[in-house]
Amino acid sequence: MSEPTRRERARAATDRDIRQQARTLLVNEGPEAVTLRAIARQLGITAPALYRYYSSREDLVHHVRMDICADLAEELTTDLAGIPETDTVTQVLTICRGFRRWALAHPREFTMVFASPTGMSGSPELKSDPFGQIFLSVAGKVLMAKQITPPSDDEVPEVMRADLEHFRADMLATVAATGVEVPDDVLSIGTAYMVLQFWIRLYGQVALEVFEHFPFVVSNTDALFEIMLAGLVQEAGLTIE
Amino acid sequence: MSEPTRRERARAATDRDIRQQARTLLVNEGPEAVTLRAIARQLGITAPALYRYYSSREDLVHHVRMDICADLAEELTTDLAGIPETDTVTQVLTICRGFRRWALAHPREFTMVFASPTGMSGSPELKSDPFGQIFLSVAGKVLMAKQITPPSDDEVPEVMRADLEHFRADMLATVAATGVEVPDDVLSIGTAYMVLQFWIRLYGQVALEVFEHFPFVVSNTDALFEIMLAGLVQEAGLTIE
DNA sequence: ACGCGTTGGTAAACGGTGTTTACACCAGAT
DNA sequence: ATCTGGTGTAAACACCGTTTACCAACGCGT
Repeated sequence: MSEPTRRERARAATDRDIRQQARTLLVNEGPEAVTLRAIARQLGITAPALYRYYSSREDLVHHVRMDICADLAEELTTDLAGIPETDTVTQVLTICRGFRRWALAHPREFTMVFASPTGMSGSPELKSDPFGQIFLSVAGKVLMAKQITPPSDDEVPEVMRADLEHFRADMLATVAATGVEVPDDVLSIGTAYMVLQFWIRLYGQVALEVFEHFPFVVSNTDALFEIMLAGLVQEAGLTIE
Repeated sequence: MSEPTRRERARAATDRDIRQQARTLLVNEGPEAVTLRAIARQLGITAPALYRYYSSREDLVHHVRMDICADLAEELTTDLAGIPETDTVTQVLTICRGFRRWALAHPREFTMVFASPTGMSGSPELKSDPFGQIFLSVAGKVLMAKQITPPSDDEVPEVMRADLEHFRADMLATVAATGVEVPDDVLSIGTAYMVLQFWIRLYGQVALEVFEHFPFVVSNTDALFEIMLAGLVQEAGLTIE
């Protein structure tokens, strides 16, 4: 089973050390402190050695972003494990609350992943998306269950239809890639539209909280978030069938 | 009238040159390119000279942020000038559309102002807020007119009441500071709550667009934005009285 | 008109950064 | 035992923010 040689294992180990050390610096001292020399210093090596693992600093932080997303996905997944599979509404709420909780607990990681203009001069074509996979797989799996009454397909605006078809296909493909059987009739266009609406408002409110860009001081942000969630489930018609 | 001496005028001129050159670098080459040496180089001076104007690089970018906000406010104000004062709904929509248009046209300025964790290690106490003043004054002025039927005060959740009272007071004070007469009964708590809802969803959707963090490729973002706006005015009960 | 202090600028230097190049070294395969 | 490739180092380059010391010119009071 131990296919990897000793060298490969050692390489993988220091590789993990590098990324984890980068994250430690990010969390404790901010994004400007995650520098190649500082990372190498903490690891007891020299900066150029890092180029045996990553082609540039930007390449490193890109992989760190991936790690962050993986952690977030894992946390959401374990959150989800405590919810009965029949209670789809609670599962959705759990994901939303979990995302917010994670973002507030890890503001710098959140900023690095969700407030970076990655597509500005990055890769506009392929979705090597950091977080997209999370939402696709987690939300997709949950919404496979037909225990909710999503907005009917007639309610989704025509202009969005084509995009949502693609989105639906992506979600199904992602879920299928995890080995789960996928009937073809689940996950309607209306459901995909609902997911989009959830994501837009969830992202907006959480980003607003993390960046503290409310137009005034909100003392009870928890309540405001729950109000938003309640409005969201009502607007989406998210009730148990 | 020319109270400022010749020295003061010269100083003010180069000061403007510095900030404008910083913005040019930001727009053309990204935030990491706005460096003291580069700015000085473009201005034909040396880097330490900039310390006669700003105490540090961070101090400079802080002022640049202010400038950006001022420009945004000016653009929104001129947008508003073309709308009859009686048509409050159109004024609101104009602000929302103008904000989005500006953000998409100036993604790097938007990022610098609206996606920076300013409060992370910055000033948590005083609202020397860059953008807050805009929203307070512009939205405040518009909503002074009682030509809309905002949500009744009974509809706003109790937990938000206290915060919204402060918000309302802030808006009134800001508008009053511009010299306008303010009757005490305008700008209800319900209106303040409506402004908050608008800001949350407007910010979220625009940030999502600028950062390209939609879970899938949205081909017609304009339509999606208009759909959001329509839902917003309906939800807020924003109709002409 | 003369000094003189303030002001805006420079040159040099320090420590830090990403990155490249050339070189050592040691493990593992031949 | 020798070759070879992967892992690390040292030195160097160019750039960065920032500080210090110095300089020159401007504006002002006498």
